[in-house]
Amino acid sequence: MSPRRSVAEALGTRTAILDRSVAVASTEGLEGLTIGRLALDLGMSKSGVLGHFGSKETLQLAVLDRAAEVFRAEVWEPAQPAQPGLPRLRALCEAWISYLERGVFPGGCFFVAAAHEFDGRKGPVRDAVAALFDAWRERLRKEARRAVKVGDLPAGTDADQLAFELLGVVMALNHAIQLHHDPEAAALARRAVRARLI
Amino acid sequence: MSPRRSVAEALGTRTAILDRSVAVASTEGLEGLTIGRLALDLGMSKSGVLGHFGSKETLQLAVLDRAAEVFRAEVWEPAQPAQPGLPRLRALCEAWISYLERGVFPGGCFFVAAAHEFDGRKGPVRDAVAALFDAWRERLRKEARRAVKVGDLPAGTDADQLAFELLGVVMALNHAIQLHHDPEAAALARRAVRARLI
DNA sequence: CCTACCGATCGGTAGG
DNA sequence: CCTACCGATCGGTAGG
Repeated sequence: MSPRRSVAEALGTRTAILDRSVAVASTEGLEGLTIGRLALDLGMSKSGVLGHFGSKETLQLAVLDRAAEVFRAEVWEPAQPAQPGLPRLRALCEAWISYLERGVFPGGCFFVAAAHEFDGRKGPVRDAVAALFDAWRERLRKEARRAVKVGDLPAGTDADQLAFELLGVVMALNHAIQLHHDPEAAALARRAVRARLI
Repeated sequence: MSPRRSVAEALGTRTAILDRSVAVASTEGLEGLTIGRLALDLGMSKSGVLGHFGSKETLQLAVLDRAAEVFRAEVWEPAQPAQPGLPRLRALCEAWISYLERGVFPGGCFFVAAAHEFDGRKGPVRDAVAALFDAWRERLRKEARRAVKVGDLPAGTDADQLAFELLGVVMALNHAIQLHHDPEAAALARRAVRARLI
């Protein structure tokens, strides 16, 4: 009945597992993340790791959640102080570009990688990835609509179209950084964003 | 010394292995492609499959090569008849969008997936993927420069910038189709391309 | 949280 | 092209 470790210790272990998992999954992918390797890295047994999550799939969902928190803190929150509409849209894009430029996740954008890994499958992990992208795209659209409403963007600007194109810019940037280690790509991305946001 | 199968038969088997490999790797990834599954699918033994390539890595390189041939036939060749410059650039983008729309590879763009799978690694597969993207981007740039030269695009248009943005558009399209099964995304992509190409 | 296992599957080899 | 293996590793479980 009584736990071998205190609640605080167990929480600390859980956090340590998740932090390591995010780092590994960022470079190896959510499927490339293995319990055995995690256990070795953390100096634990496999069952010790698995005990915190129950199954690999539950671990993957927890990792996705943790990574989404990081993204929120790195991209959404820095843009919150900016005025709603165009200023915030600009701040969002700049934070997004900076997040990729600084390599917040060592393997590049966690979610783009996860999307490619799971888009051909079914199940809760795929659904969670899709829900994240849906939420982010909707957020971009909302901010774009607001920018049109307050007159920062020309009336008749298509918010769907704008969100689609901005997503394309950050995807191209992620690709250029990760595959080509291209240091000039961030400048191209900034110019592309500027051209779209007045 | 004498082969168990004729040269023609061996070539046919090799082709069958590669065709199946391209289909599997398109959905499961180049790393998710396994010799055992391939052998099962083809009614062969594992060593029978491996005998044609020697190692999994060599198979992966051959699969990449085969997929690049398909891409060439689906995207570059249809655009060749178009006039150099803007018309050909437009034809290229349309062929690229159509290739994604028709789902030529069942798992979406083979190369974007491979790029994400291998961008954190070293070795010949990563290098081959990077070389493919380099070549395609250079080809887009070249066509863009030509379009500027013949006056189809405004003087001072940055070919690097244009190639970067067009790549972003097709990446966003690939993502929308594969993860969201979004049937409207192709229209967004076409509008984005049109806005960039006069 | 551990040890000690399970069956399945991985890439690859020996030998024919 | 086959059978028959190899050592390693996979996710997961039993039992404590």
